[in-house]
Amino acid sequence: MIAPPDFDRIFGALADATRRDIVRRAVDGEEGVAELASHYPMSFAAVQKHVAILERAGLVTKERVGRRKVVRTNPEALRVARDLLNRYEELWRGRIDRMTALVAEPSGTTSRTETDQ
Amino acid sequence: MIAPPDFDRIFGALADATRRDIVRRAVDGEEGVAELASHYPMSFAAVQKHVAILERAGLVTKERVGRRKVVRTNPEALRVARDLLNRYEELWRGRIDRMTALVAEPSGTTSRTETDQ
DNA sequence: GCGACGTACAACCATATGGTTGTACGAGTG
DNA sequence: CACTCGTACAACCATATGGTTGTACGTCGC
Repeated sequence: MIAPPDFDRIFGALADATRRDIVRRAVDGEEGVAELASHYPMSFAAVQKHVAILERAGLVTKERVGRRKVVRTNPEALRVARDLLNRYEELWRGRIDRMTALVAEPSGTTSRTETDQ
Repeated sequence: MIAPPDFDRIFGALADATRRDIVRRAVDGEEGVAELASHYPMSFAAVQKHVAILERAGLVTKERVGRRKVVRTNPEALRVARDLLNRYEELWRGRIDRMTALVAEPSGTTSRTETDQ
């Protein structure tokens, strides 16, 4: 087991504008929690919680640098989430293909792709 | 205004395994709410709520067919969500590019891309 | 060593979420 | 028309979420 992606946590973490903005800022991997917090109209502790949620979802990591902890987004988690959406879109495209090609088939090929869980 | 995508709702809707499974099933756009509900170990009303959440997020639409309402996923909403994740990944790639190319720049070009809201 | 800075975490509150049951209504079927 | 099926929605409950304040700990500068 190499830790299966927890889509509940990943999408849940992304379902908040503040957290998405933290993800965007943390791409540069330069700011600590306090510096991040200075951008938002809420307490330091609130931002800290948001970072913790992103961290549990695997969307960001924290690295000690001096007395700060630098927050850095993890592109791998972004990729995993994006890939799931891609799979849904491919399903959709496959359905279209099947529909356009409904010219007398043997009607036994309903192949399914594993998409989640 | 052509209704800006509500990422909070979209990602929030995707942050639940049952709802993701409904999205997957509704790609085929053949089942009504009751038929969808039969797949899950919860009440019909619970599934109905999940569908309503997906509908508010724009991830599925309902169309009356006979006395049923067929649920159909909207690939456009999936694309919008995927594109946002892609933009984050591109930011990340840009950061890498900038880092590898840190060979004496004029240090005044911090171009930013609009990514959200 | 002391103070300030950055972080972490617990306690608390208001509201949202995910589930339940019950009631009501619109559309087909006998 | 009466009945059933599929849907919709309200009321309710337990728990999760997003925010607050307060306290505590580690690390650097003096």
